[in-house]
Amino acid sequence: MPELPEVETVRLGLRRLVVGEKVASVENDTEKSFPNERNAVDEFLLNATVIDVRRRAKVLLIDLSTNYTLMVHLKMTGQLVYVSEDVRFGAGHPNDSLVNQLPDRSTRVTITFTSGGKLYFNDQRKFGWMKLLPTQLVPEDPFMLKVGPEPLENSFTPELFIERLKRRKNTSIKAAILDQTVLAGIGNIYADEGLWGAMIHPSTPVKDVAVNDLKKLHTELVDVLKLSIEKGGSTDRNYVDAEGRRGSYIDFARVFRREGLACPRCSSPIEKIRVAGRGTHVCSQCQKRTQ
DNA sequence: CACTTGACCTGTCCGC
DNA sequence: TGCGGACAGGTCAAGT
Repeated sequence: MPELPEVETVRLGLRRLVVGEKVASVENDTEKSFPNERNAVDEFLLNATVIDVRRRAKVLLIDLSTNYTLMVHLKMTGQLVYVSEDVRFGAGHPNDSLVNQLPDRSTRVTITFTSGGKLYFNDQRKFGWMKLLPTQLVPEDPFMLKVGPEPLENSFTPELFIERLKRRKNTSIKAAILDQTVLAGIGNIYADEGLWGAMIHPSTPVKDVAVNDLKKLHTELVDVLKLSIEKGGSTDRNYVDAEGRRGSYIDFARVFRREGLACPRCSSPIEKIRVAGRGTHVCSQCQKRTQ
């Protein structure tokens, strides 16, 4: 489930691997993965050089020399894996077993560069997408218009966080922080981890969470996102970075996927419940509803 | 407008 | 061993 740390890890890898590369060919297996017309692809992606790789929320923005941007959303099972020509011809790679199997049946789009390197867009569940848009129109994309602040920017203060939460005061705090219009980039893993850190029960209505606890939650969310980026993100099921490597945050998780195990703070067993329609990991001993 | 639920998909796991 | 159903969870559309 690529969330902010996973998408950021992919971005850092792609930035190192594909900036300066020129697109030689594009294979697209389904219109659903990459709905742009073939002539748009031919005109603005083919022969284009990658200039930069940016990120906004969970969306990757691959800027091209044609003044178009390839937007990519990995949703739940998307991967963007780059394999150089050297690796494809057996020069060795830290993840030989994985990258040498590409393309596989989850591969939806393959972009081949003039260097011989290939960028594979794999997506088992087909929820992800790629689309080409003029770079200057990216901010006008409907999602970009409504998405909330970037949690890792300095402008994301506790005060701004609390202000943004005012639009969702009757819902659960977990549903509120998963809402991408409140803030960008939080998904199920970091919602559970942040709420545990702030000792807030996920089902607490936003209006019942004390201001000091919201400030604590702000700190915990920012810290857990930064820590996860350091660890290369979380590989829960099939997330991998731009070189096919797994992330290790899950080894440091305090509650996520730890149901039945001891809470690191109070040793009570972690429970798995359902909040906001999602599987939710909680220590009911130290995450009490506040008021 | 605030809020909740179902749909989109496919692979995996669990119980029978 | 096979099979049906529940489950995984990012986002949007449609519902109340």
